[in-house]
Amino acid sequence: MLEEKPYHHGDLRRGLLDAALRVIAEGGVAGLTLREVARQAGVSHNAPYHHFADKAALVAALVDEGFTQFAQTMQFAYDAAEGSALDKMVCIGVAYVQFAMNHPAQFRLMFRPELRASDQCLPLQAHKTYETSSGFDVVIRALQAAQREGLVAEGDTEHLALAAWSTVHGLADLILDGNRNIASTTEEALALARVTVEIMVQGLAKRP
Amino acid sequence: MLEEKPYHHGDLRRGLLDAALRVIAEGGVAGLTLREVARQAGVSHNAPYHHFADKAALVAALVDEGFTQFAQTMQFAYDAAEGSALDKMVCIGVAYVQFAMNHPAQFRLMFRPELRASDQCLPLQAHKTYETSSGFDVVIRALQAAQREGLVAEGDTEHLALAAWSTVHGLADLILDGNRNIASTTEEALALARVTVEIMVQGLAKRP
DNA sequence: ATACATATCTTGACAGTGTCCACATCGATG
DNA sequence: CATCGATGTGGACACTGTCAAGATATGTAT
Repeated sequence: MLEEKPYHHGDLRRGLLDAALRVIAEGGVAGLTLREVARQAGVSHNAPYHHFADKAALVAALVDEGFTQFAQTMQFAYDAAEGSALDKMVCIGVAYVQFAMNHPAQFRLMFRPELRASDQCLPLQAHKTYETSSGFDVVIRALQAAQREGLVAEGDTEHLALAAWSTVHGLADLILDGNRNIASTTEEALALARVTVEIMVQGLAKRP
Repeated sequence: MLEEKPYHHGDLRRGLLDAALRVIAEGGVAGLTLREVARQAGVSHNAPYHHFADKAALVAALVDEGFTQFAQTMQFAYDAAEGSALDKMVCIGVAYVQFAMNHPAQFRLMFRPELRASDQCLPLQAHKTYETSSGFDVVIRALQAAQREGLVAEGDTEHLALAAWSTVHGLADLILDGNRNIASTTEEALALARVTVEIMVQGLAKRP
């Protein structure tokens, strides 16, 4: 059953999303073009408009998928981590950077507000704000657990979580968008992430 | 001497750079358009090409200016800081975030590689890589001073500096690009920066 | 099954963009 | 003053996002 290029694509929405990720992977976020996405998906330049209101809506869908995958990754890392609550903090921190390395296209999109400036991107309302998306919740819960175990001083958990978040987010951003000579391989990036996160967690830890 | 709109602008290069910053401030990085910049500067859509090879070159010039201002800001903050080497670390960390709040357009540009993808952006070669630009050097020197005073454990200074850099960079990025509800005013942002940086510096500090 | 309604895809058009080209104008230098 | 290079203008091209109108396939009601 060779692909006879039927008039109807089957699941063009999915095809467009995948094509968009491919385009970003090849040409970067700047090279993301609706027409190029349509070309890669093998349809006319206007077909996407039957699945997305505009370019921003397509991006919004990718961002939405990204945040969902991201939350799952963080939750999985937290569940799989062993050791003390602080050890778990280190693990989810490294998982954050690893997600950025494994899904650079989604990661870049997720934190680029100028690309998702469409008012009608409904799926994003589910996240309300990105910082309070469930990925952030995992950090909050990990910190609360550490506080319960007496490993982290009581205090504004939101502030502590923001500090931890900032550290891994900044590192991921610098590695991805800053020049590549910070870390040229994923292994190198993860090693840096571990060192960096351990310092931050040390800062969060309660003094004896 | 009312502006008679002479044929020659006087310093169009400067005018274009200022216009570009204005455009970004109004419409964000995505709204930065060569033609709009020319319009704001009051010249034809092609005049910029006599001062910049292409759009990326204009952005590169802005980035270059940004890194220069940034390095000065960091150096000044370091020199003006009082107290121990750790106190100075906190000060330059807050200064980092403050720079991002005061110069959001430049800051966004500085860490957006897709916008400066011009091969012939010569002025950037002076910085070689952004991480080793003199702004980063200030962090390195501050850490070395802290190590000399015995406040920070000996070790790979580059790694420690990257951790500190990541934290403030991530925070600035989240505040600027992530939704504004993290911090709605500059004062709020600086307060968050202080809390966050103190945690990171605590992590860098040597245990007794 | 036949006819209609709907979802999907296509072609064509328009304004706006970055960039190249040829031409116009100014300022300095012989 | 004549000339030349630097600076600015207008027009053109391919490309983009988006809208409008028409074509085709799928599903549903009779």
